Amino acid sequence: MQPDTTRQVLLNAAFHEIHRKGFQSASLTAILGKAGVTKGALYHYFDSKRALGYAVLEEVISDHLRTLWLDPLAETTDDPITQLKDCLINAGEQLNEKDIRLGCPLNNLAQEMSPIDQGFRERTDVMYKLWLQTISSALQNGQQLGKVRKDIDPEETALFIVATLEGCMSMAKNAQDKAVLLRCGKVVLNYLDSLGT
Amino acid sequence: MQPDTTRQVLLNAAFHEIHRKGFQSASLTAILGKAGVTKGALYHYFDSKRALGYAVLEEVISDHLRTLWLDPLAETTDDPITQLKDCLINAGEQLNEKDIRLGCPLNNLAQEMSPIDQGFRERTDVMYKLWLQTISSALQNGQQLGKVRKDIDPEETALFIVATLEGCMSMAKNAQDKAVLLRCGKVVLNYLDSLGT
DNA sequence: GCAGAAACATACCGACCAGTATGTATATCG
DNA sequence: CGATATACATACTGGTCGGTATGTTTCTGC
Repeated sequence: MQPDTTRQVLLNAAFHEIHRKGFQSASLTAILGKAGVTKGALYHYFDSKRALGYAVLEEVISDHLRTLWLDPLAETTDDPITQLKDCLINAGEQLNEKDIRLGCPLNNLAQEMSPIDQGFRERTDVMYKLWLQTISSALQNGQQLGKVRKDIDPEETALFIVATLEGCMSMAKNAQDKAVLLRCGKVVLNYLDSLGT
Repeated sequence: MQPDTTRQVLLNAAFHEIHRKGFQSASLTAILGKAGVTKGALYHYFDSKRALGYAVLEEVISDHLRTLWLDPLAETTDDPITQLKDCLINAGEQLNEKDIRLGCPLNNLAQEMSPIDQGFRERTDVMYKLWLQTISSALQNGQQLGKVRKDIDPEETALFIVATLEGCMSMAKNAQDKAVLLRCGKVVLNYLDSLGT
């Protein structure tokens, strides 16, 4: 097995186990079993369980965020509201029932770890700030294009949008019902429309 | 010490420890230390750690929800929108910086446990349904009073409102900054106003 | 082709965990 | 006043945890 492959297999296994159980309750033994390697391999690539968790955030989850939100929103467009709505719809379509039950990986980790581990908090914070900034820029761009209401504060609105998205995911996760996500998302889409001119 | 007192002391200690660390990572030893009793007392009143967690949900957290949201919204009024806004403002004022860092106890437990324990999920589900129903009723009442727009679906809107509230708490928790909650809450207040006629 | 490093596997460790078994003091009740 | 139940305290157990120490094999560079 190629060295990079083993590291990647470990990261993926860790991501799934952490997504399922949370970081603190994620068992290294379970991760190793899922990855099909032993403890020697893990501690060859990562200094500690915490370091593994950081890597999952910085490499796996960060990629998800980029693919679903940052990259699409970075593309130039003449209609940012539609762009945002497309992002939302697309992100929703990617999720199956299991994903709903497990919730947003970023939010899960942020909620669990930010109060008790500074390293996690700093890393989730960076990712949220990127997310907020990207949406804020899109809204600002929309204002300059005359497609977004000028009486809204882009930063504040971006914060509200992300909060609402995470909230929708939370409600759907607890209800274990994708229909809840869709109903919630529908209201979000209406709200996004209300930002247009 | 009175028997009921010991049980209550245990519940309070468990609530705080669970709020801090999450249920799975909450240590019974830590709870016992905080409560100032021993394991014998705990297992005299509760069958297991899980039963203790259920009791925290049903007795401690449930009380918080009632006090902050259910009871105030159950009072008859001629202006449900203002009633909702007052609830939100009041709930926000109750929170100090530490509460922000630790997040909403109900949401924390729901997020952590609902995917992995049916008993927790059923209990958090009941509480969310109560919350949603109460807000929905208030909106419906407002529609009959002619104070709330008739073109909105009360149930859907209630879902969106609760999702947004939990989302705001999540964002503020991760940012560890009450200012984030206030900025987010401001947009929520605007949204609530937009529901009025 | 040989030395050393990289890439793992295996076996083991102390700490902590939820849970239990047993002891004991106090209150209740006939 | 004696018996039984309540309300705890203390001591202990098996299991799991993250982490480490020590192999062993494969690859790489000279």
